[in-house]
Amino acid sequence: MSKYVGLIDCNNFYASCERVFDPSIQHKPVVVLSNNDGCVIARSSEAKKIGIKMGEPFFKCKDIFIKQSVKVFSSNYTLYADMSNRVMAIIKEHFEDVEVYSIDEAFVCVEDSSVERLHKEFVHLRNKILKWTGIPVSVGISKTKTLAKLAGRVAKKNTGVYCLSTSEDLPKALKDVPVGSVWGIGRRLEKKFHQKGIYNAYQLSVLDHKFAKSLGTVTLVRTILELKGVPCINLDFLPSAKRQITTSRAFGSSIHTLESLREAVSTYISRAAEKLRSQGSSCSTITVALSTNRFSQKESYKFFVKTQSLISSTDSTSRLISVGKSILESIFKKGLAYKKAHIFLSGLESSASKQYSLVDNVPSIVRESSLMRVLDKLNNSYGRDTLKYAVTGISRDWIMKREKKSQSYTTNWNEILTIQL
DNA sequence: TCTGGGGTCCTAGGACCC
DNA sequence: TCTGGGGTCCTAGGACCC
Repeated sequence: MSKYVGLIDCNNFYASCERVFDPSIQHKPVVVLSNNDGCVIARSSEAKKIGIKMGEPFFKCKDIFIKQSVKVFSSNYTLYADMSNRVMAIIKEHFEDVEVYSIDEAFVCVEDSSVERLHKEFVHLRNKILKWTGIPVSVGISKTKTLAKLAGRVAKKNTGVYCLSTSEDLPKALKDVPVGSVWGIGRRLEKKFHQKGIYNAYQLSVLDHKFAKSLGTVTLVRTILELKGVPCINLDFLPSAKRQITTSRAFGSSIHTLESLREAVSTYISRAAEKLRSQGSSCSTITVALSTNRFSQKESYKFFVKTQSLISSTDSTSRLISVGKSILESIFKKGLAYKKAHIFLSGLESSASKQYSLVDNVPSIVRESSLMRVLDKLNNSYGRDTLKYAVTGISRDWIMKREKKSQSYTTNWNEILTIQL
């Protein structure tokens, strides 16, 4: 018996989600845009074929979209998260050990000596996911996570399920993979490798460890070992609590006034605090940052940031908003066009084991925490912002642009799919 | 006019301790 | 020529991921 790692990866995930609810775009080019309809973050295979690049700004491809009748969507994260949960639930029914690696990927651990049986099992799973959710997936199987990723690449190009064995075929398979496509090799390292004459994954796999350490860090040495079939990156089955929480978002249009910034910053803090409570954490540090448009030709880019430590940790939206507001007032400068605000919560600890400080008003903290429980419960049942702080604004004219968003088909009764007979 | 957001891990270097 | 030595903790910044 020997262990294998399987990587189940949804194909063009966001574009595939949109297709599930609109069969008329099944074989047509589809793209999904980032927040504020900024740039392309997902493309169907047809869209890839006509040369639309990942990360390309929307305004630069508008013409080609019209010419090629590309169907364009704003991102609809509520829908994608729900579809992801459905796919992951099916995977978890099949395998005991599942690491949900991202919204569209999961690693599974399988113990089996027969590659043929594995292949058959994954083909069955793939068909089931497609039938039950409408989402096509690819599966890569090998001895390590890094190799499973490479196998997934091959799977996408042909049958959908591919097993990369670590036998004598491995060097040949690795030679076909550009070094920059290896999981863990980013742009910087790719450039360094090219300068040293290393172009493919095979060359990387036979690199001397000391030499590798001089180019990168210990993570690079792990990648090299993984390419040889030696597992160094463990599967993480129990997602641990996040150690920092970020909410940062560009505005639909620039903000000039402190009043509007107060609304935006308070709204972002509310979001961050919701994430904080959902994992049972409290934070002891809050950072607020503002930035102007970094692409502006007229104005130089400006970034203001300030961090404040709290006397004792908290998960209360109102406490965080009150600190956040005073930070905002201290970094705000008049006369600038702000394009983005960022909130970072750090110094996270479990709320259950929180240490109270001598100056804490315990009865008021207890009251506040029941208030937060009610707030979260209502918003979870009846939708985000059913109950919200007045300071987060009513009109919210800075809110992000999502002009081409599809309906929340699966999470909102008012937007459920309608079928005409 | 228009260019995403949210994470993790690792290392170097400073502060501080005995 | 010849600094004491050996630790831990924290933070900023770089690199990478989807």
